[in-house]
Amino acid sequence: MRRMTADELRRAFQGFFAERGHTVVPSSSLIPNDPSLLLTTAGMVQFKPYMLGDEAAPWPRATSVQKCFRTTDIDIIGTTTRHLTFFEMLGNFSLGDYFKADAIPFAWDLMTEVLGFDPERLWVTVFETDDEAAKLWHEIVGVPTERIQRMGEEDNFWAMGPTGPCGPCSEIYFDRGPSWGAEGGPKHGGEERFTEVWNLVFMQYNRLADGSLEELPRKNIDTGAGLERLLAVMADERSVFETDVLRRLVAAAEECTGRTYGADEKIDVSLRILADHARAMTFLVSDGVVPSNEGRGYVLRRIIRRAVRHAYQLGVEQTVTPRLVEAAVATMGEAYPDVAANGAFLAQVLEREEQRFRLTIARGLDHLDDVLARGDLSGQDAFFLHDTLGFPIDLTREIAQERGRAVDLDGYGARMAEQRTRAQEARKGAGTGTDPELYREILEVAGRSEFVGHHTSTLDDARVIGLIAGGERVEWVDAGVRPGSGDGDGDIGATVELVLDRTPFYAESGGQVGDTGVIEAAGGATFEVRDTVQGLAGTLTVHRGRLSTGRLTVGDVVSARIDGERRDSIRRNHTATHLLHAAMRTVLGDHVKQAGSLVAPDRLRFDFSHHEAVPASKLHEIEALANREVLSAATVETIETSKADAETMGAIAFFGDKYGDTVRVLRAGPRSLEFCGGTHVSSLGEIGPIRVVSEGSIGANLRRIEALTGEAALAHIRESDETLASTATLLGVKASEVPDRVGRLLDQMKVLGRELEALRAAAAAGEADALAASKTDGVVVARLDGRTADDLRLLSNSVRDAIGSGVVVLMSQVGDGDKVAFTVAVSADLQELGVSAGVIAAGAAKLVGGGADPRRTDFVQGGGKNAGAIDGALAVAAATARAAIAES
RNA sequence: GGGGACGUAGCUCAGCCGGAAGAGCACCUGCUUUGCAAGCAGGGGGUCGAGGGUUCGAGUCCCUUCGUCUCCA
Repeated sequence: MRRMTADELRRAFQGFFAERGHTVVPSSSLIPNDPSLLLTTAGMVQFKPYMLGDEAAPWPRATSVQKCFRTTDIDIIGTTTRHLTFFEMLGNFSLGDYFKADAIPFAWDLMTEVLGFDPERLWVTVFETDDEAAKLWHEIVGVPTERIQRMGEEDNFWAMGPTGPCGPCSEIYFDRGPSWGAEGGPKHGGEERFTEVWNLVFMQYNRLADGSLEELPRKNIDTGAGLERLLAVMADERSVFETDVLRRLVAAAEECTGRTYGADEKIDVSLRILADHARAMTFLVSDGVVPSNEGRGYVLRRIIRRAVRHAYQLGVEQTVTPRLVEAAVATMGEAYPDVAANGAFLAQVLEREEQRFRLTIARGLDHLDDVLARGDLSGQDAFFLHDTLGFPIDLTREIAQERGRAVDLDGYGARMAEQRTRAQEARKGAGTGTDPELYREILEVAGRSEFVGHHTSTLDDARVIGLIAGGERVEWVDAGVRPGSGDGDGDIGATVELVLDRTPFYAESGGQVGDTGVIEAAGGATFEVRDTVQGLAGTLTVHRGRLSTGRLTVGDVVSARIDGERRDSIRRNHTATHLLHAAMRTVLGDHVKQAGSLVAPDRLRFDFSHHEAVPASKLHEIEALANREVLSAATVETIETSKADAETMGAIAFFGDKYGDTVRVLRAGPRSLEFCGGTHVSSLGEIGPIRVVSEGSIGANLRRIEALTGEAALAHIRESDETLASTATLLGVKASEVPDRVGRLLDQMKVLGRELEALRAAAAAGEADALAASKTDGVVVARLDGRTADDLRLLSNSVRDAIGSGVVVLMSQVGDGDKVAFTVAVSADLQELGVSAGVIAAGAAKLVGGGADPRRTDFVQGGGKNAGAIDGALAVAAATARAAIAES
């Protein structure tokens, strides 16, 4: 066995397959093109469209070293010898070219001849019914039958989902020797002793909905071998963490934490986690992921927080991410120049997230202190700390233990499980839409639909190749007949999906909304297209709408016409989006990346990664820059080229978009060069004014701007003008003087308010004296219409103070309506004798149709909504008060 | 996509059963002091995130919405 470094192994591997006719394909991004995947989890991800037959393979055989990311084993990382979140996968792929008879010897020759594995120590597994593979291993390669074991579906059968392509696997295992565990081969022996070093997937079947398997016409080979595992085995190291790349990262972790690797298993686990996560976070950010609370951003955040948590638990106070990134860049930068080029930015993003998390820890600690002071921790407490405050359960546990408190971990687990099922339930309900199988059937019969709408808005000779109504494929639809049922009960509004062989309609993609318009047949059928969407990742254009008249049959020749004005507005907004994006990158920096966009006819919305609010001045700069490009009226250029060429041109690409072997690249002015399949204006001048109308946050590190173009922008400007003009007219000043004037008015109001308050107080004092003088039988009663509840409260307190002993009842009609406010105040001496303001108020409150708090004895304020009853109510209150005083 | 928590003075936050918006720090003025977070007296500063609703009355209860934090998928 040869000992190699990571760089040597990558080169040796790719060289071997290049010699055997494989095209060396660079690693694709960790962010897959495939919207059904969160992250790139295997080497075959970028080849999936070719293997599924959705796209023609550009090469019959390929090889790659693919960066991969898996979170399924995240909890055991650091505790095993071979699990990693981020790793590299070596693979060779046959895209309908060679099959088992070549793939098996390739694998064997590579292992034994290039990598120097001892053939005597290699074991092979095959799927239990795969006689063909077993035979090849034995007869062609010469593996003795006792070292070929058959495994069941769980281990040796690969499938992507419940239906679709699948097939048996075959794996090569290396026997690390008796010191690593029990004899018996991979099937029966020790797991650590027999280590998987190679996995071959023979993609030969298509599983149908009924569970049956049919042979694929074009069979594929997908192989994979984990680079780090291979290195560890070849060097006879205990674990992947002892290989050259990871050992250097562990060293960085030692440096950060001041601990030594190998002294204490618990600390070693933390150091391994730091080493693994260092690479993981570095590569995620490098591929454009930004910490957030959903999707990939959340995966990244978890990685960062786990790493920081371990550093924290080892007592590290200062931030560790910058040093970890530095080490990851140093060890991986040569193989991945992108990472090397952006090191400083990566460190910045990660350190910010680390600081944020350290704040979270501090907040959580405060709360935890409070709870621990009271006693043991319930499951609810622990869950609250984790779920709401983001405080890790491990820290909770550790700190509770230090203080001799117990934590109800079962209760915590139960709540976690509840939350999990709740989320899963919610997700189930979300999936709606047409069964992709229907699209697949149309695609198989009629082929893909061609978009011709870049330069034309009408097409006279399109052909209907598919119709879907009522959730199934149909041969015809008729405006008078309910789809599928044949009865004419008038359910004409039902949505029908229509697929054409060629179409000018743009299907929603890359944020640009779908076109609307009309599709007509010579026989008088009129189909109103309300939306256009992609089917099967863009291979089909699906027109959604309703048939308002006539009848359409598959095969009909029709004319298709989009709503041209609407499309023109969309064009303006789409090109403007590119200009704004470029302007933002110029003004704010290259870290600004598109994170989502909406290009509609009436507005455009653009989400981008950025860590802080964009100040108004920068926003103006961005707007000005974009508008300057418009004024240049430069021609918008579309270049069709290969993906590789586009990348060398420096075009910016985004995930979520579909890029085939040829891509469209759009040049809009000197700054903007982006991959884009959307529709655009031909000259920047067509856009008209661009006006940014809002900027705001949509989550951590994610911001959104909204803008208008053309006439909508003008209308928006006009509206602001009019608001200002009418304000200026009201104030009787020029528009430019409005802020000054309003400022002065506010100051004046403040002064007036104070004066008014003082005057009122003085008047109230005089009034209070007058009212006090009117006391009869210890009671002051007055009706003071127009006073607010506050006025009455202040006044009644003054009167009570003035009379010394007695009861004060004040009532008023508030404003000019039926509303009533009143107060009852009782002096302290009478309260002690049992006179209660609440009791006195109760009868009066009832009369005026309101209420008051009956529990208070000193002072009550209340109200009602029957002003007509004020006099009566006052009389009742006065009588009650006199009676109460008399009784006391 | 589904949950949870929080938005009150410049900052950190309190505000119980619905009944007069508060504290500490910071700021301003004056006095007293000139040794490390100085003291004392006084003062300014609030659309209680926004909008609806319930109520005689809402910072407090209900709904909607915006923002921040956070968990799950």
